[in-house]
Amino acid sequence: MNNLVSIKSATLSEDIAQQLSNAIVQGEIPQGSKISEPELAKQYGVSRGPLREAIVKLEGLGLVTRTANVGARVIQLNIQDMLDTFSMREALEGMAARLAATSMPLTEVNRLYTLLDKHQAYLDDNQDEHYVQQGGNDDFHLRIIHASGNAKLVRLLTEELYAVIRMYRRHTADQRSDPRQALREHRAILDAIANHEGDLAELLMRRHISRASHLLKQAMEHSALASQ
Amino acid sequence: MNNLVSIKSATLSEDIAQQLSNAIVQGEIPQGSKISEPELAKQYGVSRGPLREAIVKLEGLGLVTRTANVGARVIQLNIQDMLDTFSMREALEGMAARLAATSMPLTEVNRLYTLLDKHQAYLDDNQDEHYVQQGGNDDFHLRIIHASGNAKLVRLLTEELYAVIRMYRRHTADQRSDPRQALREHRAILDAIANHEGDLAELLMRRHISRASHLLKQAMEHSALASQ
DNA sequence: AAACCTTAAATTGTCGACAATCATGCTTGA
DNA sequence: TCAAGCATGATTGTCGACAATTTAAGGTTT
Repeated sequence: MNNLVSIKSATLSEDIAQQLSNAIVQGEIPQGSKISEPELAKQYGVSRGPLREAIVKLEGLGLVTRTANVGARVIQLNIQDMLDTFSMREALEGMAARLAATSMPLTEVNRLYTLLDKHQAYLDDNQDEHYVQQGGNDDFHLRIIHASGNAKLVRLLTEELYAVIRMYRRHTADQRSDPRQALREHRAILDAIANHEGDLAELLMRRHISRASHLLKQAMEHSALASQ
Repeated sequence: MNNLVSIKSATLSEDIAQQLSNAIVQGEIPQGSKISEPELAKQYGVSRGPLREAIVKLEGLGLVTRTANVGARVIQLNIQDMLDTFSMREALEGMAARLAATSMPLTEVNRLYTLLDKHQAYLDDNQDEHYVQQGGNDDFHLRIIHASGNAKLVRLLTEELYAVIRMYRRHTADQRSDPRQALREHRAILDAIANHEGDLAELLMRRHISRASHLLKQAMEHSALASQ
């Protein structure tokens, strides 16, 4: 029985992969839990074939680990893994910012300035509550990545790594972060890009992500996630 | 009928994925060609089930592209894609070198110096013929990546991206590269790592990969690959 | 009581068959 | 003659069943 709004896709396995991915990121399927093929197949109302295909895809996304003849388990977030992930983000999004500085069209630069103004207004109106921009078109980082013009980079960051990144973002919810500080950093990065200063844009992006990583680490150390 | 030495693995789909991956990288299955499930299933002597799983994995590796109800095609190498891939390599392996500069144990540093001496001796004995180090334990880049101590980075570079990188390496065969120059650059990178100079190690690694990318571009522009 | 072996249940891996979709060639009509 | 539509063949997507392996439980032995 399908308990989610099913976004009709071309193939069942794509649907299932999408829904499973969301369920894991949202924590509906708890970390470290076992993925039972018969159980999930019944739950989603499909046979084990497409379900297995979906699980293989999730393994590629790093959301589950599979061992032969045993099955799949949802990954377990931990500080070391988070630091590793964010080091990669730092390298990749730093490169994205560098590339964006030379390839972002002026129209997109202006659209992004408008977007940051919108974020600013949101913070003013909502007592600094963090702007929820997960995955949407309002996500500053995603816009930079796309502006890099590097198709491989886009795919890697927005399709393969993004699920895990979203998972970390969500499960710590940026409680300790200072949205106004983040916004200032975003503006500085965009300034560098607008001025075609690739080196600076990369440096600022790396510093920005490194700082976010540091805050997330502190948050995890003071939460249940620190138990592993 | 299995026409390759089958390295027995825990599961058929793993075997097939491995063999297919090699066949594509080696060019036995030509670029852009269609992957026929019935045909390959017969060829490898398995049913379509495990074969499909293998294809899904290859899609995750970026070796094939799949479209629903149509099938899978082997990717087609081209200059833009190569440049994109090497930009990512530059960012990621640069980070790996930076991390290795602080985490590589002295024993491994010494082993790598020995390895470079071995490469040097090989060049002396074989009139500068390029040392074949594809994927093996003698691959300098792989050793640096592993020394980064970042498990995510290792997995991404050595499992997910490496197949495509090997494909580019192979199909251009580094004809134009100067092995002695590359060796000098390797030595400079290792020096920086040995001195715990992360900034410098990253800079040198990025320059090294950027240079390789430039050479590969020239090689591709003067070969049949430029036709796309 | 603990460790080991045996056995049964459940889960994963694999297979062959059917349904749905796409590609091809032919017919038909203008 | 050419284009549109149809029919046919082939390929992919999905399913249910069987085989192989792992896990769990129970009984036996030391």
